[in-house]
Amino acid sequence: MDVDLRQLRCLVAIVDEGTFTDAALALGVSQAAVSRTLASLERALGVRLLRRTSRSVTPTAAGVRVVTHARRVLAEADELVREATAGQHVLRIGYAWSALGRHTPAFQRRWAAAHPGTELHLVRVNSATAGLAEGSCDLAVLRRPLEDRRFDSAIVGLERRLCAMAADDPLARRRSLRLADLSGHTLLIDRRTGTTTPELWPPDSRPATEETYDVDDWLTAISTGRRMGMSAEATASQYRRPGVVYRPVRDAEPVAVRLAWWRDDPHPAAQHVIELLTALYREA
Amino acid sequence: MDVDLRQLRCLVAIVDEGTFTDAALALGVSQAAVSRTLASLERALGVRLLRRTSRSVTPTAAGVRVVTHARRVLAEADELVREATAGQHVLRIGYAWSALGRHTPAFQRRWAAAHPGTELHLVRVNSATAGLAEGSCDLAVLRRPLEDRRFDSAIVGLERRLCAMAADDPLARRRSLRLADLSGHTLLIDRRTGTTTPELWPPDSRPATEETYDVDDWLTAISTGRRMGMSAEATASQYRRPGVVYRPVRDAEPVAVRLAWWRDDPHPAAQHVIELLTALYREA
DNA sequence: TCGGATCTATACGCTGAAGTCATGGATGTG
DNA sequence: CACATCCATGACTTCAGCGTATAGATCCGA
Repeated sequence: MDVDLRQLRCLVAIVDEGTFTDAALALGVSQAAVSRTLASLERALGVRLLRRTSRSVTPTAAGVRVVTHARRVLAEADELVREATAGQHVLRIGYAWSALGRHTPAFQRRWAAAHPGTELHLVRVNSATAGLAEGSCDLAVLRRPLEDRRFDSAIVGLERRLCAMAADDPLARRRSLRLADLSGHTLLIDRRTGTTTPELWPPDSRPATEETYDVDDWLTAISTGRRMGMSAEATASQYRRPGVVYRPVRDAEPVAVRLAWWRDDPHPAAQHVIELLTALYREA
Repeated sequence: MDVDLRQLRCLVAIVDEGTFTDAALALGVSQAAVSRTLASLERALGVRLLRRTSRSVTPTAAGVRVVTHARRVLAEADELVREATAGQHVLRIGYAWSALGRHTPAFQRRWAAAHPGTELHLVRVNSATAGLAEGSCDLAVLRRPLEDRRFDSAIVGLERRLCAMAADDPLARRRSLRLADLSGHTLLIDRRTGTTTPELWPPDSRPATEETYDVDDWLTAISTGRRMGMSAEATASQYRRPGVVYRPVRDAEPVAVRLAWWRDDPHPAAQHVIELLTALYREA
């Protein structure tokens, strides 16, 4: 004997309409059905909810409380339905550290022009799949290959690697650096989501590394001059901060920017996004 | 094709258990039933919620949102049931201006001793029936007869009428007053819930009256000396305020304190409350 | 005061939703 | 490659829930 939304809808309709008969009309069922449904709700709860006279119906004290609560439950349920069906027209693209860098505004503009019916959400999720595995996005922008066979990905562009350092660091005076320039320093990296690993350096000249899990941490440590950072171009344009400068590392291989999706059921818009992004990265 | 709690419970169970089979076990139904129920939910919402492989089940982006929301709906529904069944053990007694005055503590003490399983709530509701008609209480303490035939009431005690005035009013120096002493003043009264009406005075010596709807208003106007008030004893003990003094009015007929309830379905505890209150009022 | 109007509760028969059982297809695994 | 595991589906069954009809209660106006 379990409570059910049908019963709650019935109760609310009776209280709103004032009589079982009118509630039946509003619900599009017979008066007998309303009577039975409410009786079953009262039986399930073990409480009399309505005081019936042949003239009108008024809720008991318990009824008032239940009706109030029932309205909340029904509103929540309706919103669930609305959200689920409306969510059809939202495309969520996840990213871990940085999204599309300087291409972000152009991408959003072009998407809106091409798909006026589908809202675009860029969501930041700090996980290896940028929320793809967690279900918080439909597509993900990643900057390293995905070994997980459940996902597939396509390279949409290449980005230079930049070194992030304090503005008053001696290296900041140079226009660009080489990998070797960082050998003696300590690099702050994010193993889960980041693009930088010690393997970029030849085995004998690897810089020391330290682990971080958060962009803000990373920036703070760099701006105080305690640590160096290395990242893709997009990070530089998305996380500008006073006291932190970015310099290209000439001899570091570029970062491949990937769009990823679930191998089975790829999002219908995936192909469009790939094309759009590839075009953008090719342009500039 | 409407969403219903059964479907939501099914969805949540699948996500929690990880497979349809385990969810079926947890729900106590067959695996086939789970499969069908979830299919019907997906059909109702028009969205694929779960990604099925032969190994495991993971929610889609839409699925994650719906599951999150579904948990909220289910929690609300569970609380509704809990609240409705637990509410059995609460007795709500409403009052408009003042409850039981100096008898309140003794009443609560004795009630708790006699009915340890039933909590007693005294709730203030500013309406003619002190919340009885609105369903916010099971019983009501009233201080005037109820003409509404839907309710019944019993007199549980009598209280003196007191006049409320500013502490520095000349009348405050007297131990007690007479009705005639108020003739020249303006009385602040609450027609909806109050006990005082001009009819207490002979037609030729009625004081001027002015309407109020709130005890705080009333007290403030009185404490500044702008108005006089008249009320039952309980008000004096419940609303003491610096600058306001209460003096008995010797020749005013006492106020009957009533306990009221719905004529049909009187609260099971009504008789006990009447007896308890009658005893208390007789004692002192 | 009595008949009609109005409202809720209940009996009865029927339909379809939801469950079980059995089985097929897909997919990893030893 | 046989096997284990998991989801989907067809066939069948059951009972919850609906509509119709009607009884019972109460109010209202003549």
